[in-house]
Amino acid sequence: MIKVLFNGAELSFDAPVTVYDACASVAPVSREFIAAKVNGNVVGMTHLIEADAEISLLSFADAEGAKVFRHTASHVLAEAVKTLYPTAKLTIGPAIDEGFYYDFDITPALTPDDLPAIEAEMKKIIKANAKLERFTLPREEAIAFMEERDEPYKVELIRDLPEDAVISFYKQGEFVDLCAGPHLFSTGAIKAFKLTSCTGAYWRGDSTKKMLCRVYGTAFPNKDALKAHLEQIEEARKRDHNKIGRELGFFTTVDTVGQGLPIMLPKGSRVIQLLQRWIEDEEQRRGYLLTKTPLMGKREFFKISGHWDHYLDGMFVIGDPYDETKECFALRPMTCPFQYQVFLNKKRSYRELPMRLGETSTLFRNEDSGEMHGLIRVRQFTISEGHLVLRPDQLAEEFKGCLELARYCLETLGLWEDCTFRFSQWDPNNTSKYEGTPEQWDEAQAVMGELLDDLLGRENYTIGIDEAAFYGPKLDIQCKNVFGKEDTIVTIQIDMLLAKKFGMEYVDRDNSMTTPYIIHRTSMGCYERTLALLLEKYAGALPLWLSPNQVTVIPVSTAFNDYADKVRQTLADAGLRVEADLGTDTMKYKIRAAQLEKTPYIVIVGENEMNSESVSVRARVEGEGGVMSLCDFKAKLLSEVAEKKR
RNA sequence: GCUGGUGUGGCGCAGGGGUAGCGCAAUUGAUUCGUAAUCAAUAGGCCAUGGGUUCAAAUCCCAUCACCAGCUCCA
Repeated sequence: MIKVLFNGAELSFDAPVTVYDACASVAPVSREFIAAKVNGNVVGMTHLIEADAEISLLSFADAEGAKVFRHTASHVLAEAVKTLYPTAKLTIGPAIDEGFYYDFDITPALTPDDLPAIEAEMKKIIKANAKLERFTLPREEAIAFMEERDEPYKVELIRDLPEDAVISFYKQGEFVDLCAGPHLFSTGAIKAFKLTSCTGAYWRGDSTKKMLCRVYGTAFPNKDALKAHLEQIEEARKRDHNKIGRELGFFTTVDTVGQGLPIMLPKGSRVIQLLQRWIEDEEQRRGYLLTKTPLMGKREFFKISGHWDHYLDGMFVIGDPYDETKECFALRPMTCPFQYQVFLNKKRSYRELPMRLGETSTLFRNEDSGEMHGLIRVRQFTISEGHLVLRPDQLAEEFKGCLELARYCLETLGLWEDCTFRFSQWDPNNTSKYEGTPEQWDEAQAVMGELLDDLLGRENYTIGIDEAAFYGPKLDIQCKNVFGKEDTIVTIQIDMLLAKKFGMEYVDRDNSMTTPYIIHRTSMGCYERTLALLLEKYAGALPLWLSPNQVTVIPVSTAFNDYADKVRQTLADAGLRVEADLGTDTMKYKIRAAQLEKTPYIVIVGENEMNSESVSVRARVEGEGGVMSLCDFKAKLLSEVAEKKR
């Protein structure tokens, strides 16, 4: 007797029963349900229930259901490619957040031009509506089966499965693929799909292994949903900082200057200046001491810090790094060893701690040529850097302070809601990348883990193995960009190794020399990256307090240029960033131009305004405009700027 | 670094072995206007750079550089 719990009903069966039949015994199963959860495991509708179970059904609206749906779509893609290119070798093809992909070993590599033909073949397969049938084979038979089909990658995958693993295959028509499943009942359910791109991807994500050809696609149960999704991607593309940042004149790049070296135009420079002044003042308020340290140092200096052993590939070296008889320098990729010299300047007492050092620090990192992206990944960047030198008993309180500062900064910018946390740890199986002993790492990670559990709660952060800095574990605050890709915006790190390397000590209460803890942290991250994320968040229409130009004054005709200029001067004298368009173009044209620039406030002045010392305000945000006295308008702007209103 | 794609006036594009084109922007006139585009004229390009093939290359081939998507790596 098998007991099945479904939708609150308790069913019982004499013999094993499929999920579908079990559910259908209660009521007809709606076609929207495409998979099920049995005792917490996602399975297909034809899964055989052989023991007591609790069932819930999954539709495309469930993330797990969508994964099943798109995974089947990836099998359809694989069948289509095998049909059109019989010599292509299958590898893997999972569902991902917004779609699916499949990696093929195929020569020559597929290009975007090949996708329409593959899509056409996929349509045939979907129309044929073949059932997906699961079967299993013992290990050796499974290997022989895939060897016979000349699928070496599949053979490799099977060999790497644990001894006790069930090796399952899915068959649709003539196409068979090694796959854990689950899948849709048949291919016909895939009513709408699109292949979106094809690119290279390393076998098993390992850059020493062969580069395969990855085809990305997405699939939906109906055409409208697909259309909506593609339109949403189009919209996101319009917010891409790399597009609007250039169009709106925030930054540019120049071939002859070099990769990853953006030129900040006046608007971008202004925003970064505003951010920098804000952060420096805020840090001063929070007890930070300002430092200014060299942008480069000698080879021997970086040998002490460990950068020479662990980070040389990432550094710009001036001189021959291997000729020990000649002087050799490197541009700094990190601020730590330089800022430590401030502490080392004289003998320190425990009374001086915590010592909070802050610096607007420009760094240079020799990223591989393919890594650069707009303002997100560059080779020279400036961060709100800081190091806190601490007694052990101060660690928790100061770590909390760093997190609070980061939160204040990101909340003010409006980015906090897009952030997630990652506890970045070392990889105990890859110790050569890191300084220090397993004991030191265990201690640092234990201390940090406790802090994070306490401050964030274990459920609110993920763990990233092999994501640590070479000298210690990190809390990385990850911010999603407009395409949903994550990048680190703020990092808070605990370092117990570099302090020792540089011989940092303080005289403790009991007169003993003690090595301090150090927190590395940024308060707002890198200015270039933050600007990029802000441009995307606000689609170029930055909040008033960060707008490079806050007001554009437009006279209805040149007869009112004098008054327009007076308005401009009044606002400028109050510290506002304001332009007056006194040219001879028509008013409508000027308004249009100011709107394209995403100016927060457009002020129109004519005879009425001149006579009453007022302004007609057209605001970017609806409902904020109208006619008001010049004095009131000025006060309104100043208060909005002070509030850092979004 | 790897795979693929793309480089034509400031921007967006068309063209394509034999006088380099369009729209927007710019400049100069005219226009003086009340909340999303006034009219006209003018100017602006070694078709990314360097090699080749050819009687002839922006166009075909090779290399380099830059940009884009993704992989790998990272803030």
